Amino acid sequence: MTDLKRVLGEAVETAFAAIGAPPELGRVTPSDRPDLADFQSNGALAAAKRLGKNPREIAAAVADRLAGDPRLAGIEIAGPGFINLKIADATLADRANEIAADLRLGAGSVAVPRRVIVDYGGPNVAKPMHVGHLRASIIGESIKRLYRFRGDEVIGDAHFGDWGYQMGLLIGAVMDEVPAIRALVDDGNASGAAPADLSPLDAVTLSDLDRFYPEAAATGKADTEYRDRARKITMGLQSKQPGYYALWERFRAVTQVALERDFHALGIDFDWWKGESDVEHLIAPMVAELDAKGLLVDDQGARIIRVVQQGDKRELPPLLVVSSEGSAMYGTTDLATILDRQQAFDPHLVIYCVDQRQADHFEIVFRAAYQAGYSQDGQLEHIGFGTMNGTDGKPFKTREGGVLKLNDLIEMTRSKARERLTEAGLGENMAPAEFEDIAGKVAVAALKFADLQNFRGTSYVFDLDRFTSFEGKTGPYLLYQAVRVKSLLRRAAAEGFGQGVIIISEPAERDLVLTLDAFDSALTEAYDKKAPHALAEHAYRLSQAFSKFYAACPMLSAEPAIRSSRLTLAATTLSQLELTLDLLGISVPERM
RNA sequence: GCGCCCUUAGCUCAACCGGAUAGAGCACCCGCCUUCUAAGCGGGCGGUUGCAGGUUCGAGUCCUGCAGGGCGCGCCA
Repeated sequence: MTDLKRVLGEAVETAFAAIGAPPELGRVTPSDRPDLADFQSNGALAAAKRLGKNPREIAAAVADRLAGDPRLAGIEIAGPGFINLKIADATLADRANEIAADLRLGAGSVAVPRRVIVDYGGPNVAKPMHVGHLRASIIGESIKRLYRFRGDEVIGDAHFGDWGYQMGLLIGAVMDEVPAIRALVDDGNASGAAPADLSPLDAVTLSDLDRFYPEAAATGKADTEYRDRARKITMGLQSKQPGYYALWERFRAVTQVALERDFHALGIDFDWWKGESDVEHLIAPMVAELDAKGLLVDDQGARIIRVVQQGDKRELPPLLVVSSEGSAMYGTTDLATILDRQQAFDPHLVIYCVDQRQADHFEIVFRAAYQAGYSQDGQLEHIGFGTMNGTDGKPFKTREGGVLKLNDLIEMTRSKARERLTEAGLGENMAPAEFEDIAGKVAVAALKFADLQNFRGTSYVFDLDRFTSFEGKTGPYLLYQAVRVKSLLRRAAAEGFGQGVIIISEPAERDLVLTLDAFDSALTEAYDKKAPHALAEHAYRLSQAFSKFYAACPMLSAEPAIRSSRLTLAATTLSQLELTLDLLGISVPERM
């Protein structure tokens, strides 16, 4: 099961080798000039440079070798030495039938499956998720699905932030606010046993915590004494003092509900719901081991690992392993997490799908992990992404200037989706439950496709009106195309029309099959670059190619052989489109 | 100050180890619904790829410098 690009590539590479040119230069790509050819190879130009020959002569020699290949309907040399290849209709039809019969719709698999962990989402305990978590969740989920589909053994891990200084800050703030909780925590810590009556903790809600945190963080910045207390509490929590621990467990519980709601709404799920606290037990032995290996250095009251390397353009800060208060820092838990994952899963690759701004942090942690022998060079990879900005070009904020909660963003988008559906006169004859289901799918498609159509590294502008539009390059457009095919196939089935062998006659059919054939290239590119936008682009191109086909090639009214061929093409397109969208984390309703 | 990223059509973004005429969507203009969902299709308009050099037969892509923007730079995560 090989796509045409590779099949032709092998043929051209063989021809290159036969004339004494480096075979790898025979690489074939889709044509930049679809009016002239289906595929092209530019290798003659590069080979000319290396061999000191005329590129057109090399191209001509290669063309001679290729002549007579029944898969090719045309071999032409153009410009300075481009080799233009036109595929034979019969070969194209064979490939189409192959894809149609393939459960993987023409997709290949990795040669050697790897064990891969995708670390994404990154919710924090005691804080609602906000727009900043949207990209991590969307991109990470897509990469997880893509890697799994290509054959790797993949684990998605949410990696909670639940064990650092912010917990100390919050515990302190809640104790200040609620005397009954202060008493409970103090008693627990003093007695050394878990508090018997936990009912005062019921008063703690996520919105309280959300309100306290910014205040506490601000106070901590300005007030040294307040900060020191929070650090001591953090230390106390990390040594599991029963009072602090009981309150912290309540934080986790109230957060869980909101997290599950938001992730569920976005169609995101994890194999592991591990947090920083899950590696807490590894930290003390890990620190001892790092010490024994001679990696730890005392510095300004803290214990650090230096990670500078020869050839660095600047001095990276060290990894702070133990703070001057004796507590673990986030780099410490990240390192312990690497160790934990090593022991639990022995991954070949760990992909950290986290904001680009943390690039330095991960570089430092990775270097420390390599030094400590917890991982091997190249097995840890940070996949950074840009921010989601407002129409003013600055990171997205609410009208009041605050951070928008993820749940509110999802609700806004759903509400817009309902509006659009109603405007279009949809949902009038629909049960409310189905209407809601469709609105939810349209909203998720709008959000995810808007995000994933851009390369992850760049920031993008959030524009709800544009994203939810049913026209143009949007998620809802893609759903519309898929639903249109479903409707068509239902109608065909009702008429008793079957599917049959694909035959190609119209240009729109050619283009559609060439697009179907390009699926594996898109997958490979997205996989290699960890860049789902290649898949988003394929989904869009496929939809467009189908739409042209749909407009140019009537199906139900065609003569039987053509009709059954076109119905197969339509069904295959739908399957590949739904699969591609699924890899982006987008699901398609039955109708809309 | 040091380092990383970005700058492509009016707007939002693509461009496959350097290759032909830099592509899409939106917006704007013109066509196409008695026939499968027109949320669609076809056509048109629109570019000195931030600026200046360099390497190359060939540069949006590689190198150098400059301008503008974003981000990061040990006891938050």
